[in-house]
Amino acid sequence: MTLKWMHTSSCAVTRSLGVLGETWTILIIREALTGTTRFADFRDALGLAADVLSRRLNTLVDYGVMSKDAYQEPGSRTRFEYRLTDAGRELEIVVGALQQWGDKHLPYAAGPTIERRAGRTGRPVHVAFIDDLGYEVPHADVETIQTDVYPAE
Amino acid sequence: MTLKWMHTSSCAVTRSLGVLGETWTILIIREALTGTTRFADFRDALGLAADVLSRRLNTLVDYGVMSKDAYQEPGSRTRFEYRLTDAGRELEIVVGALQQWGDKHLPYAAGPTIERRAGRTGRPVHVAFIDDLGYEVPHADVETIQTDVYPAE
DNA sequence: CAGGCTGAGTTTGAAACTGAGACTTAGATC
DNA sequence: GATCTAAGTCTCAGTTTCAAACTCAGCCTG
Repeated sequence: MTLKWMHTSSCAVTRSLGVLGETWTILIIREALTGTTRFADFRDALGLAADVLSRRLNTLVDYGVMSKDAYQEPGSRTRFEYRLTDAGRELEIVVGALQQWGDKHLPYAAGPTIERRAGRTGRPVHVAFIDDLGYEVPHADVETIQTDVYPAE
Repeated sequence: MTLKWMHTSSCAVTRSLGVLGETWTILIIREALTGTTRFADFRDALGLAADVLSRRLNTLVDYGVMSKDAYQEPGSRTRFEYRLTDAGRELEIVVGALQQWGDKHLPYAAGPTIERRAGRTGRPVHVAFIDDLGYEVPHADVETIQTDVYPAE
């Protein structure tokens, strides 16, 4: 899966997963959010096969999540850097939600290895549901309403 | 991938994806959040192969995201229902974040097919970063700080 | 300028996973 | 006893991943 039909689904979750749902993709984005831009750095940090990394980066570029630009360091030939676009940077909330859930429900490591703070105030931030007035809504009080049937094909 | 090493990673995102990162899993959870509990209903709604659904549901039960309980309707034999645990229900924020991102960056369908509201006030809710005082922090102001190196294996 | 180094891939072949349909199982119903 | 249904399991062909080897282009060294 993770193919054609997902990109044209009427369900936004399905469309997102059509772009992000392949193995490694979200880890690549997590890595990019910490500043990684080069092919070899992604490969070394994640330990995935180069062919898979190549395909994933190209898919992300195709869907506007990352950009691929040539750059040249003095004394080196032209290379490429992969950077998150604005759309890609907005995935931080998805990565943050996954991290928060893992920290709470899959406890294992000594502690969190990624932290998030507001740049201006330096205060720690977390991911939450808020209503249109800006008040946090406890997840137990959030109701999901399906407004249309999702077609199987 | 999506195997052993992910479950023991020091990165919470990786551990989460070890449970949720296989194909179909998040769609199964989206479906469960709308109230689906039966094997055949998941299969019909998602259109996935029965063997994959069986494996995914069992994985989710194994990791405490869903429970599998016998129930009996009058005039029928015992069957099983799969329900989200508290941990599973907290994935609503992950699904919500994916939906929001898809709605914004992968526009396609006539409109959203899932909506979320606060049960008590009925107000529409969305997913956001908030700081420890409860104020929303715009995603552009959120900084990611990696506090430990993620080991490749 | 021959040879080596490095980043960024591509190629290759074995292993693992997925999809679709056939088959199984256990009660309920005819 | 034969049939129906939900919930799976089995089988096998096709796809995807993994790991290692290989390619390619420019830079650097002797």
